[in-house]
Amino acid sequence: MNTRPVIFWFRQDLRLAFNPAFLHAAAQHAPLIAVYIWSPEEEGMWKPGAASCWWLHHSLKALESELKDMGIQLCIQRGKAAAVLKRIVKQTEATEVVWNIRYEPDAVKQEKKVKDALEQSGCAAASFHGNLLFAPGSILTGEGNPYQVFTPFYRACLKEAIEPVRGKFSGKVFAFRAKIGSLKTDDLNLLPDIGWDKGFYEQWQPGEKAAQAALRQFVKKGLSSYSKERDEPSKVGTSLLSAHLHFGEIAPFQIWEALRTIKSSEPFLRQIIWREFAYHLLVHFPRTPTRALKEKFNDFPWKKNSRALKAWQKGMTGYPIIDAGMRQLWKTGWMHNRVRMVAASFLVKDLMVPWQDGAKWFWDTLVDADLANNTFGWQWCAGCGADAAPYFRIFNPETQSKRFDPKGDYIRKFVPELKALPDRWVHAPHLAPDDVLKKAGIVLGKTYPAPIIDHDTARKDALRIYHRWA
DNA sequence: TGAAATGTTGGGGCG
DNA sequence: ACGCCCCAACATTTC
Repeated sequence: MNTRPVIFWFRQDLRLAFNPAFLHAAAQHAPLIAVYIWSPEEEGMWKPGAASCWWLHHSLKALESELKDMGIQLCIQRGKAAAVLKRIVKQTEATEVVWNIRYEPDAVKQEKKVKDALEQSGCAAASFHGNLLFAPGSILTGEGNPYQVFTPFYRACLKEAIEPVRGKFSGKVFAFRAKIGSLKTDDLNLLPDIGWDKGFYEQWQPGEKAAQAALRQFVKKGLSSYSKERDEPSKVGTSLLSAHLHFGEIAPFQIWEALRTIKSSEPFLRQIIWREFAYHLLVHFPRTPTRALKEKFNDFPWKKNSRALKAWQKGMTGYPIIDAGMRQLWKTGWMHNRVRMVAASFLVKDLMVPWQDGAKWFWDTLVDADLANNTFGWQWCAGCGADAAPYFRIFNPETQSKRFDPKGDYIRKFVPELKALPDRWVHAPHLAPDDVLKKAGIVLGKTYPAPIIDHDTARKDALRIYHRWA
């Protein structure tokens, strides 16, 4: 066995199974050093938001304990990755640093600096595409361009072979024995000072083991009814894997392998390819987190409107389905996808607030905040991105609410002040007769807001403004 | 992964 | 019996 160590650098791949870089590192028959580097200053304007930090804290704890079972201590560091790794390489005489690639523009820059620093130190570097099924750049049109429409991208993916990854490393992993020093997870101060995260604990369990359990649960209970129930926010119809995927607690490859032979899994696997699509687009168009992919939209007359933005953020728009979504987000760090679309459409099209403002709020409040998916989703809703909904596609919050939450269960759960309203009026309290409101104990404008904007008028205004601009 | 406006069709009430 | 009107249901177009 080699005596000089290999360093495995954990990034957004906080798992041991189906982890190609980790397998590579473990297979070197050299002592292993496992490092996590907290380096928010290298994330540019996309430092992990408060909800992401909460998740990260618990995910690191889980990872720490899993590694401990293998006899390995997770070495937690803070500072710029290149400098930290260079220091550890020097201190331990490591021969190689290994990691899984990240695709966010700032992470790409960070990685470049790390590679340069390692080269200077005479240390080898190896990186892997552990968090995607297909390497960005490998799925291109006949002309060699990135796809900008999902369906052809999807078809191209299905034709492509997927690089297999083994599950767990089967041999023995040797820990590096000399002391190198480490921070404690708590030292990173990732948890909030005030207790807004109470609801998170009831809902989520970060970490690889919990991710595995979530996948099993979904295969057992959710998959067969997925296409029917995924749009009903009052049900657990979706996989709830988004945050696990974001932090790399589970690999898309494992999901693919677990599901691809199961009949009826196509609609869900298709969603996994949407994720691939979003990542590939981010790599090909790295300016899109702040700028519209369709350049023309960068001079669309959005309205900066902090009053409206604030009402939306607080879940006080007067449209129950939107308010329920926004409050679910605040309370649990997550929002059902159907409701994300309705809420986003309302912000961008009814209120005409720039999509970037919505994207930033989601970034701060979602436990699954993911630059590729978030950017893609918001540009899709705003109509300025790839395969985007045309601008004139404007969701009607009341119609969506009646269609997907017909009995108002979701609304009543997150907007309890509407609990006593009968089903008929729970989607639009402002239309309810006075005696119905009175009986339900609702005073519009006091116990629940009147709509901050009239949807019909807002829709017409938006279309007029759009046509004048286009 | 939209919704509203407009057009078409066909059954039934009615003079 | 027949034509007319109404309107619901569905289809198509438009935004």
